[in-house]
This record gives sequence, C-alpha cells and structure tokens, in this order.
Amino acid sequence: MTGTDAAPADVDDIELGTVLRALSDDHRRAVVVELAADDSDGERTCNSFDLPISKQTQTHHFRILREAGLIREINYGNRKGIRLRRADIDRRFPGLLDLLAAESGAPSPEAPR
Amino acid sequence: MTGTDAAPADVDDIELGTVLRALSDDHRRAVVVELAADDSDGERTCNSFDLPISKQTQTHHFRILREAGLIREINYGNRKGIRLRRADIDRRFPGLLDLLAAESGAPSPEAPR
DNA sequence: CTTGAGGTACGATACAAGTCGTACCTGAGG
DNA sequence: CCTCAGGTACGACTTGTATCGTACCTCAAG
Repeated sequence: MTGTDAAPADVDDIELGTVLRALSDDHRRAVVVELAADDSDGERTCNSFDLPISKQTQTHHFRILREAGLIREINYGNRKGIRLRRADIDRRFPGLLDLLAAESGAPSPEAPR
Repeated sequence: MTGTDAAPADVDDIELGTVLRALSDDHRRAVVVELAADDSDGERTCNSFDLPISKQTQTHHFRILREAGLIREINYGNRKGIRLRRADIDRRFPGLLDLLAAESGAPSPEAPR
C-alpha cells in the first residue's frame, strides 16, 4: 500500500484549510461538485468524470481529495471506486456541499427572483 | 499583468474558484474569519489583525482578498480601512461565512463538544 | 501464461504563490 | 520644512503544485 491512506479517519480530523486547498483546483472541485450533485451517492469510477488530464494527474488529484477527507477510494485491485464522504462533510462543514452544488446549476431551494 | 487589480463590483462576478483559492491560505482565512466573527461589521485596519508577516506580504494578501471580492479596502491616503463584503458574500455563497466562523471557535448552534 | 486496461510510483519540469528587501509615496505632527 | 509610520510597487528568492513520461503493478479475459 505504500502508506497510501493518510486520509483522515475521524470527522474531526478533517481540516478546513486542507479542504479549501483541495477545492481550489478546478478539476478537483468539478469532481466533488459532480459527486455532490448525485443524491444516490453511488460509487463512481475515475473514468466517469471525464477529466481532460492524464491518468497520473488524475491519480494525484484523487489522492489530494482523499487526503483532505472529501472522498473515499475503494481499491479493487485493478480498479477503484470513488465515493463522496457526504455524511462526514455535512457534519463537519454543514452547507459546504450545498455551496458547491449551487455552482453546478443544481436546483436552488430559493426562487431565483 | 492580469490587468486586474480591480475587485469584482457585481455579486455575480465573484467566482467560487477565486474565493476558495483566497481562503485556502491560512493568513487570509484568519482575516476573513475575524471579520466574519464581528457582527457589527466595523471597519478594521490592517494592523488590527496581528499577522505574523511583513507589511509587503500583508499588502499582497489583502489584495488577493479584495480581488476575490471578499473585502473592500477604503483608501485614506496613508491609512486604509478593511471591510468585509458580508452582504455580497451571503447572497452569492450563502452559508460560507458561517462555515468560516465555525472554525474560529465561534459558538455553534449545534456543536455539543 | 500472455495480454491489455486501469492505477500507481517516482522523477522531471514548468508555472504559480508566499515571502521578504529595497525604494518610494502619503498624510499627520512636530 | 522635516520626520515618521502606514502603505504600496517592483523584484528576487523559495516553496508548492499541477502536469506529464517512464516504468511497474493488478486483475480479468483470452
């Protein structure tokens, strides 16, 4: 495993600075926004995000997201699953995912005038 | 370059990516957190934040915050005032300031620790 | 077993960003 | 006028980071 998981296990170990730094990148934010927009919270594959970057860079970004505590990566050997840590994020930073979802053109609870 | 030392005038011109990038820095986030914690929204001076960095660097950070649309800088010649754009932020990213305020050890409505 | 696709590890590179040094501007108070 | 503190402008330095190339691993299907 080569010391893979430096991901915060506890909700309290998720730090705002790390999260914001992770979300400041457009590609990573796009991933989280997509995940946040899916209510069913199904497991996704890396390929399903259609990022215009190489595999190695994708690995890098997903690691940042995992270490920030935003996603979980389930290792299947020659495949991996991506899952949003929605419950943890909602408890640690309530409203954050709504903020991100609002950027994707998601339905807003309030009338847009 | 970037030709923009201008701050976004319209609320809609405030971009999430720029805001998150601005808030990903600890010093800048500390400033916004302090501002967000003050409900009176009084004008502050740069000195009042007690940042452990040089004046030049402070100027740099305040510019980033201003260009992101998070604060306004009022120039008095040999002094300047700092003011949080609370109304704009609340309208563009509702909940964001609450998120930040929660990190400052502010009283959270439901944080039984 | 061999092959191929998905993923990772390590390294190199190029650009962005935080920091400070020096020099200069501005206004208040001697 | 001169001085001084707050603030800015420009540049240099250093670190961080996003990106990719090459090599390797893992599993499933031939």
